[in-house]
Amino acid sequence: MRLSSGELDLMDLLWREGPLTLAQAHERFGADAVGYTTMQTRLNRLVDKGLATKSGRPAEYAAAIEREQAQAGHLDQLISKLSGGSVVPLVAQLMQNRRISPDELQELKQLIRDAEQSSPAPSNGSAESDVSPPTGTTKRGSKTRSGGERR
Amino acid sequence: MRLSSGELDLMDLLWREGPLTLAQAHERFGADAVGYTTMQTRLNRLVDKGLATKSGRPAEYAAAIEREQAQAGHLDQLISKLSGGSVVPLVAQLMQNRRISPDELQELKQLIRDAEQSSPAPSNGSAESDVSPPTGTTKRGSKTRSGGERR
DNA sequence: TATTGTTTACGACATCTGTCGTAAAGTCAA
DNA sequence: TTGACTTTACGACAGATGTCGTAAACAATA
Repeated sequence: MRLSSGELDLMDLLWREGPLTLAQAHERFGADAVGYTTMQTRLNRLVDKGLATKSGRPAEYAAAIEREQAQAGHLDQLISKLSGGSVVPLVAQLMQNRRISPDELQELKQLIRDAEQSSPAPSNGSAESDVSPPTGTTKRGSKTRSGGERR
Repeated sequence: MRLSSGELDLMDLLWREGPLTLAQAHERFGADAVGYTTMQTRLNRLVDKGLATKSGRPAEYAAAIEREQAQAGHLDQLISKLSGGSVVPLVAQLMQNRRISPDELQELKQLIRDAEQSSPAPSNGSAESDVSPPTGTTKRGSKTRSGGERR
């Protein structure tokens, strides 16, 4: 499942603000940003694709899929097409040009700790108190073979 | 910069295997998956959009942007539209339905450690020394490692 | 030089998405 | 019932993408 940039805009709206009527959606999205009927068409197309539902008299539109589902779909693609199949380069890129607050850093650590529970740490016998010492190389990916020319 | 799913397929090919001629690209992409001229059109459109370059007699196509650039663009969107602006939910989702190897976990830890360097950890343990919220010279700058290698 | 295989240039379509304009249906107060 | 306002249904168009078919240009060689 891969949503277009525009579809994502609307889904984000539906995920944030609950179910909305066309008028409300138009209003909250920014009435000056897009025409009323444009919003109508886009919302209806979302319904046609099963991404949203529509019901009631002054019809209310609501997201039909969870945000997580959309995330998963995009992430799968990102990882396979943009990260050579591994999550590390993606997370690296994610943290690189962005400021992560100390709180978020803590949450991130917790996420790793949780993951370590299911998948025991490497044979490296050191203590698993928090974040353990450097592991050395973090390079990966990039096969860079010299393309062959001939023919 | 937002590439379509299909464009991503081709760019991934160009990123992985070096520069390729149309014939090579068609072959490696899977000659049975798409027609020869289809590949030609798609590749040329990539060039028109500045995503790839084309040169030489039996023209060779090469990626014109780094994988990281594409990652950044998609990630920005993912975060704003699918994660409410924060990286944590995204990383959580990323790790949730996926098996992360111990090695990767180690690399992830390193990433966090690196981030803590620029942004000191909260009052919690492992305090370094400078904990200055006041005159916060929170500008980032020395962010050397992590990520891929330039070419 | 004529033949054959390769590389390119173009043009055509179909589908998806974004944008609207019109106008039919419905709803509600006067 | 009627007029005004709201909610819906449709149809159109444009640009981006994916998919090809034709055929002109080139190149290697018999």
